[in-house]
Amino acid sequence: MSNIRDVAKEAGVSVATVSRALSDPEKVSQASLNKVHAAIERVGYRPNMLARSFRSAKSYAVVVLVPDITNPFFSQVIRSIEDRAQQKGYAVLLGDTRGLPEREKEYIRRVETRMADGVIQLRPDQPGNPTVMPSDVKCVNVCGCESTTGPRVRIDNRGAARSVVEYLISLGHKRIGVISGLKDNPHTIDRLAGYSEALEAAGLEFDPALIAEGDYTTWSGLNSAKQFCHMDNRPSAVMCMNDEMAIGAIQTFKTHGLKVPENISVTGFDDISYARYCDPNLTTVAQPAEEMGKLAMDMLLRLIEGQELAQQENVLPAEFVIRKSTTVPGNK
Amino acid sequence: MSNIRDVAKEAGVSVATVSRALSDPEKVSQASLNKVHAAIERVGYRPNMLARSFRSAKSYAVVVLVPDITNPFFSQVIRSIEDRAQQKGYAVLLGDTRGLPEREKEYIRRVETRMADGVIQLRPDQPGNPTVMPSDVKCVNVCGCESTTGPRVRIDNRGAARSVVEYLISLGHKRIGVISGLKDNPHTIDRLAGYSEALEAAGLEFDPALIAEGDYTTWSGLNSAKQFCHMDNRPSAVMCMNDEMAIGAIQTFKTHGLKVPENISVTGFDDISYARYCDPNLTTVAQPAEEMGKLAMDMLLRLIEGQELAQQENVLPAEFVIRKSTTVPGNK
DNA sequence: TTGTAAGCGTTATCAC
DNA sequence: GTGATAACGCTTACAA
Repeated sequence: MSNIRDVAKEAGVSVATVSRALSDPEKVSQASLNKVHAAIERVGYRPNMLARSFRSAKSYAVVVLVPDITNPFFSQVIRSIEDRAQQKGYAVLLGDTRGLPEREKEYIRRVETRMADGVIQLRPDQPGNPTVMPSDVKCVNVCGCESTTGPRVRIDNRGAARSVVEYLISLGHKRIGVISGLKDNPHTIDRLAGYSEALEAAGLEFDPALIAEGDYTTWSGLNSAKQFCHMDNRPSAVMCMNDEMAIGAIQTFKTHGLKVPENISVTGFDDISYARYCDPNLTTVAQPAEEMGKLAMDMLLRLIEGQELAQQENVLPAEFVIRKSTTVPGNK
Repeated sequence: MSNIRDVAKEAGVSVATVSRALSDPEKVSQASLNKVHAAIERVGYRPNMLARSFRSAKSYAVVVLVPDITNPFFSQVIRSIEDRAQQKGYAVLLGDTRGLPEREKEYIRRVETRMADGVIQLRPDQPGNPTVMPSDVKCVNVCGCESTTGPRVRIDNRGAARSVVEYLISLGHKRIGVISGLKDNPHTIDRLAGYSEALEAAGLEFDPALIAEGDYTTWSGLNSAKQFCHMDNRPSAVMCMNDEMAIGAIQTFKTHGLKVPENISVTGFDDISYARYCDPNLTTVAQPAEEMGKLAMDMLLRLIEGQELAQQENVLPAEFVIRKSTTVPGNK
């Protein structure tokens, strides 16, 4: 493999000139520039980025920490991060942690060992399982919650959940069930707060029996929904805290002979791509995944370049999308 | 930041010993080992991987090229690749090409410029849009086809499609439609070949009117299915070349008042997670995504380490999963 | 505008 | 087993 010295020799200039021609062409005469480029072509030179990164102590890579890349919402955000990173000349190191703190640590270590310049984390901080982020590691959180600290971009989960419930109430629903994530998950906490607020504003009572706990998987939605089917005083609508659980819940309701939405309305959260193709098409909250990923990457870049952040927190608007899985309360 | 010299000084040994203690502990006495580790602890040393990679001319990273990370099948394969890479001490650089040759090139360039040691490519080679892979770039293809060259792991697409059609024929179906991918896509070619083979073996005639072209998106499945709804002699079953198109097709059939599977059977391909939750649960071909990713990574590792491959091609078994979207032909 | 040369932090090659 | 030291390919003062 040819190196910068070979190019210099071939072009009849010094290595410094070649280096400058590549990274700071302004500082080089047109004549030298031409010679250098011709020489690069002739010897088939490819700059060694490892050497460049090493020398300049910047890896031009960022780690994306995600609990599960197969989650369709996460993968949308990641695609957007990757797109922005590519535009800016950065590489994305994929860090699928599977929710394991030790794997998270291994990836954070990659920035401590200079393989990456920073971290974008795609999850809310769990109380029992907090991320240990060394203070010198640049990090921005995306998809977090009200309790998330540090630079972050998120939506107003509480407000979005409140909108959902307000809409259901406006349709005439009085008993509104919830399929939540795990109780101590910050998303669950924020969205449940929004649910309670809407209820209270409408003068409706909060009934703990109406809260079924899931864990954001389709399977858990499918299971949790069962407890509503056999209830004496069944809710006429169920707000699910993500689309996967909503899809599972709908399946359960159907197998129990309940029609969605005629017998029971169902809403989701996230607006994953299947939301518009499932039966019935899902009423849900669309998170601006594209925008969130892009903004998070831009924030991290600013951090890496040592600039100040205009604001630590960016709360982006979520859109409530009404489709076919909700209607006025009907026959039980 | 402390470096290897600081550790050496602190431990009272040479830098060479520190280096050896870290990368080849066998060659160092227990006494030195202890001194070194204690010193590392005291000075808070983190080895500079950029320097290590630079010096040893190995980046310990691989690029994963994928047309679209949000495709649930691809993301499953990638998760498995990442898992294996992590186990082996390699990082995964995400290369979402969005099907753009120029982005593909940029990522391949990363291995030419030493930022990565090799490439795993997740797509079949397109005739009009072939990947230009320099001969010195180690690469293994996963999810390819019969026409794919170079080291590769794939399933027998033709055989799998034949199994699907044979099953439909065994149920009594005589007119079997297809929603295919783009005509020149190698997956389409292989799967269509399997379809034809099964028809021929059963003495059924191939009718071009029964082939609707899509492009592997849900939306295209939704659209292509329409042409079957209005047909005089409607097929009693439709084989879709992936799950997304099957889901789209089912939606179209339903809105046209056709019951699936009572009026029309539908099959998919891939077994994405949603296949078991859509209505009706989808009969489909399960690709061993996990195994494919792992094997591809292992092959690439062997290539990077300069070892011979036991075989250039690994064809893994696919499993035909019968669910609720297929039944015997019924009323039109 | 250009060239010379000193590193960057590590590993590898020698001696000892 | 260990230590001195020369690379690795590049960037960047500093000098010309």
